[in-house]
Amino acid sequence: MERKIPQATAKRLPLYYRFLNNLQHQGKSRVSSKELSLAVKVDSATIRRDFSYFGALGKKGYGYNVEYLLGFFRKTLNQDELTNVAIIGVGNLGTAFLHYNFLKNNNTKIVMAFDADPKKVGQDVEGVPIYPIDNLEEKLKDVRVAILTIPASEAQGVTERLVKAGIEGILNFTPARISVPNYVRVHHIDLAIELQSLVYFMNHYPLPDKEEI
Amino acid sequence: MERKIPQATAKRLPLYYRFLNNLQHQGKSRVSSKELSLAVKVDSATIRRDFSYFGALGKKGYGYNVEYLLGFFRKTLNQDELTNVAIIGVGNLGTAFLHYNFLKNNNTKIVMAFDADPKKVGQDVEGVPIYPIDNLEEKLKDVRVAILTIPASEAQGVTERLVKAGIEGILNFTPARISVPNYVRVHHIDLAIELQSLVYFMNHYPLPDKEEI
DNA sequence: ATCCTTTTGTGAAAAGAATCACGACTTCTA
DNA sequence: TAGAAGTCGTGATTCTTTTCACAAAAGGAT
Repeated sequence: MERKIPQATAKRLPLYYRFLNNLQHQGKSRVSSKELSLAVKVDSATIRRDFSYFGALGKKGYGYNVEYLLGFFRKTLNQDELTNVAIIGVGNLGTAFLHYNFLKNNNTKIVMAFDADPKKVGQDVEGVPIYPIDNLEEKLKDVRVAILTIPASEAQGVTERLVKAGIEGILNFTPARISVPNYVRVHHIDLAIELQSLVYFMNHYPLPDKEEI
Repeated sequence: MERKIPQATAKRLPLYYRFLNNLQHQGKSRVSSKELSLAVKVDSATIRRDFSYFGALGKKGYGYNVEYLLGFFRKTLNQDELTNVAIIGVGNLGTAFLHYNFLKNNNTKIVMAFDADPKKVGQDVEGVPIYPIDNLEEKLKDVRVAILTIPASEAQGVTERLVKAGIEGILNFTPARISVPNYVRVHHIDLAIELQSLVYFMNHYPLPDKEEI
């Protein structure tokens, strides 16, 4: 529980982790903050600063040892412990997640899904069982994280049931801003807003004048 | 092109817009920054500051007039002009977007999709035609924005074709960090990273001690 | 009319994040 | 072995964003 890692840094850690994995698969054994910067599109000084919160992980004049860094992040990101995840709502988006292979390079596993539609219940997508949403409380035993892909109108109600069932983290894909007790963490991903905000930036902001093909 | 709206503010605008719409549908004619704060979960001082970049939109002791504010944002967010969008890659995620009704409360419309699979090409999902990906350059005429939902390995190659075809904004759902010329804007949404970072925050950060049911 | 309550808009302060710039150390080359 | 080149780690700086806190204005009540 090392406090003091800035949130901005924490958000970049999984990104670094994935690219280091790529590097290792490519057989590279060392990497500089400059190379990494090119790959992940984050300023090299920022990368060095990010890493430095965890101590001196690199060597001057050499860079970072890929394997060592990877091992370090594996521990830091809890890659050894698997986090079980449930999908709530097997619509188009929910189905997309069921097919998404989170396990690769990741410490999370989708272990069950729920839906209100009796036609979907009982099926099995990619080995993941779909349960009736009425059984939420009963089935959610070893699951701490839920991905919410249901209609916005259901969001708050279902959220309250999730919380009672012991969920501690919610990835909310509905447009609703849900309320939760303070021990539950919610991340919002609002697809319509992302699209709209991209368009706004295109229309109103002179481009930052960086990157090239 | 009013420069000087902070990016953080710009990202919240579509959110405000949507909630104001909700309020209007509920028949409310006035709203205070405090009420709005409760609904969108953004500090009320931040909301007032955000609004203030556009001038004095409210009245002291009263709050904001919903209709007036809405009209103002409609103009600011370009709600009157429709932005055409193309989906690149009709897999599970791409299909989910095709079914997603962006038009409601939104100034964007999905007008076409592309896929490499001959079995998908020629079909029509929710009135949106699916073209072969080879025809990208030919078909993308009045489209400025693309949503990228293809395998990561294809991302950079297809991106370069999109850019040549005149695309100016890309919503990238692949894990690849794509390179583009500086006049093209890219927003990354990396689902695996979002999930991983939620787990990291759950494990490492004492909860911020706010919100309640 | 008067007073009380509500609520904005914004200076000023604080917090958070990115970037600059350079000393120190390492590796590489000859 | 010596000199050149490369790269980290980090103080200091700058930039961005959030939050505090309060004067000024408006509405509402009696």
